[in-house]
Amino acid sequence: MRIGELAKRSHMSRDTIRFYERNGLIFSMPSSSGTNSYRDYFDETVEILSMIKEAQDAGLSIADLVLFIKQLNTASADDFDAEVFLQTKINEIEERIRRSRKFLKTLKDTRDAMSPKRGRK
Amino acid sequence: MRIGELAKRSHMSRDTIRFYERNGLIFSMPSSSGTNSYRDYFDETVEILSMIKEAQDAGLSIADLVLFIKQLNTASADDFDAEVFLQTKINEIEERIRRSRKFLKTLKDTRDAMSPKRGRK
DNA sequence: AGAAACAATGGACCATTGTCAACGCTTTTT
DNA sequence: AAAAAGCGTTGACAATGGTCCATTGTTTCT
Repeated sequence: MRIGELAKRSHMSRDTIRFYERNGLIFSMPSSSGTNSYRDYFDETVEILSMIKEAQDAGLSIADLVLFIKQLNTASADDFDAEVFLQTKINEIEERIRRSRKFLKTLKDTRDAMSPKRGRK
Repeated sequence: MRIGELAKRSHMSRDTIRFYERNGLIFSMPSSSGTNSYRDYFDETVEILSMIKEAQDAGLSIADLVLFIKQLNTASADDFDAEVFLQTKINEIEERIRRSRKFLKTLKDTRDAMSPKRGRK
């Protein structure tokens, strides 16, 4: 598929997609027709983009994702480093979720301390 | 307390603290002695800074926090808007946590698919 | 065929979230 | 009293994650 459709399916702008590609997060092929300079994207890229969104929400940077992808593709080589890297990121995300929850509680308490006032009125 | 101590207690740099203050996230008073231009920070600010960290990890921007703080201080005025705002942010954070969890699972699956290989060797 | 929509490229630009350096004071230490 | 450490202010700089624009070429619609 071409970039426009990928943009539609992934709900991202063309520019964002190109930005990700420039940074090595996704890949594409030259279009089969060969007469133009258009690129062809794989269907799976839609899911990859959605995973990127998840990862970003989880607090990972693009640099993190580049590393992650590199390690997925590097196969064996040094499983160990990959595993350490993964574990580090897992810990970071778990910590972030803990903090998010704590703040969420603050927010909910504030809201709940507020709504009775309106109810009473 | 002065900024240096606050920095130490909150594990943030003086510059960051000043940045937050410039942006209206925290407040201070002129030092009591009055002969200098030093500022005096409240003890509670340590906890506020820690809350800011949580909030950021939960995905809130400084602009969000400024609004939040403004609404805490605006008292009654328009409880309603404040409540809507709070609820919006609560929803956003819950969504972010969901996504984080989903990505966390991806990461864990990847890790688990990896470690048996090392074990076997 | 001609217009409209789409694509690639390059480079400028933007907001956010800080960080750093320099300068001139004040306070604390020695 | 002199040096060292701390402070405030200003303004430049930086990394991150995009966004926008102009230009040129391609494809698709009418």
